[in-house]
Amino acid sequence: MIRVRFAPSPTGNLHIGGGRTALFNWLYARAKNGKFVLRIEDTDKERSKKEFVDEILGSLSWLGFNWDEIYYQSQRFDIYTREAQRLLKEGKAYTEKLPDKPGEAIIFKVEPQKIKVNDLIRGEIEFDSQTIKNQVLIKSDGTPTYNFACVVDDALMDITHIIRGDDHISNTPKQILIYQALGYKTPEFAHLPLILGAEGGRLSKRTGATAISEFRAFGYLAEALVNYLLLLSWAPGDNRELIDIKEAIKIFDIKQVNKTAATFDINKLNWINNQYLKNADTEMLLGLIIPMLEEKKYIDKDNFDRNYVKTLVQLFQARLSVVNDFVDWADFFFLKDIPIDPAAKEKHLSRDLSKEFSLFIQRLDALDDFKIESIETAFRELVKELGIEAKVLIHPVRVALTGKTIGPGLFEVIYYLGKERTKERLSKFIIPNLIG
RNA sequence: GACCCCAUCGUCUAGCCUGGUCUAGGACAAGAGCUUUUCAAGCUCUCGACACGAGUUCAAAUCUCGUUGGGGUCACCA
Repeated sequence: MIRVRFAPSPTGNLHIGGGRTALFNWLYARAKNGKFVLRIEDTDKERSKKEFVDEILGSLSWLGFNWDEIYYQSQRFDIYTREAQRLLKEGKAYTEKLPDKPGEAIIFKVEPQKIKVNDLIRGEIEFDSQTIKNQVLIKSDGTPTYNFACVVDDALMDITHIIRGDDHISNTPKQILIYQALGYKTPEFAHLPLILGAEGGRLSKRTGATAISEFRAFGYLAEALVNYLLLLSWAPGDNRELIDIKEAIKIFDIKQVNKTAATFDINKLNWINNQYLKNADTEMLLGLIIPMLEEKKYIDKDNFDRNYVKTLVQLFQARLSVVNDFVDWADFFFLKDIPIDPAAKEKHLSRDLSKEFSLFIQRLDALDDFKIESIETAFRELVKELGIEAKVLIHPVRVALTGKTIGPGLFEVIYYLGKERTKERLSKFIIPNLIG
């Protein structure tokens, strides 16, 4: 039985790198019909916070990585102490009392030897233990060190495969030594390449969002983020880019994971998110968007036309990079006074369009039925009579109605805005004494 | 500094294990165009890479060694 684990430390949010490590562990467990164990490494009492545990659990759940078992290291201190005492009795460790420390620490003796790791992703890696110092197992305050608690837990929890970030490679020989001293079987190791920020170094706040929960708040879909993370250091080999998690479970192989560090690219994530968004269930999107509209005071949650909003979402759905784009792009459907982009105004509304707008309003009033097609027909007849190209009038009308140069088709915009609001917005650009 | 890891378009990658089918394929981004209405949707096209140097071989992106470059780790943090 394959057993893998994800072992976050609740000293911060679950970030992109952690999410990817969790993904590969979870994927491997599901692909092999094994178990995915979650272990909260909260041995550092100072830095570990309950709120981070909640945040991490929440993010993992949102991503869809359900765990089969969960453990907290803070509840297992007696186990680490017991195991350390055993090494002490067997002469594999010794105690040391430092003058500035409260009690005695238990320290592991590193004997000279070569340590070979057969990494599932990287192949054989050899270390010389002479480059490794004796390792503290239990600190003088009685708490275990990371490398010790990690080995004891992985051994006792029967973890068969340790899939973790590259940054743990140099911990591996230290841990193997402890496995051997404890008399436990060493598991298989697979070290995932790191995810780098745009500037080459580690992914950091400076280069953009890092927490999974931030991506959620920005309007990325979990499925899209998972798909993107999957593609960062793994590829199916047949040029496919959009792979849902069910498919990934079928074809994923840990041995096919790349060795190269990957740079996080928000453009590609946006593209993938758009691909998922355009195929997403509109009702689901509506569920995400309604709270955003309420927060912006664009709608009153107790009194709004749900079907109307749903239609608007459909109108924009194929264009959204993130769900939140809707709130910005469709604002003109909800606001009384719409903000007009100054550059757009300068470009399309700087000349006097009183005559054109007035005539268009007259055409709209003359319509028997206010429909997308009839609006378009009326508009095209008008520009033909005026002897101008359609786009000469389309752009100004769009800016007057939406405040933007971009958006859905103009005639749909007019239809869903409604005749009254269309007339009202166009009228603002009509200079009265010229109507005459 | 020591130890370890890595090295194909700007970015993510396919190809590498099992050398020839690679004048290196796909995607994102960028640029150009089309869509008798915009683009942030769609379609078409363009730009663009085997880090360098040796070696092995009839043949190397693919195997070997070195160089350079990048990254990681060296805590009584995890």
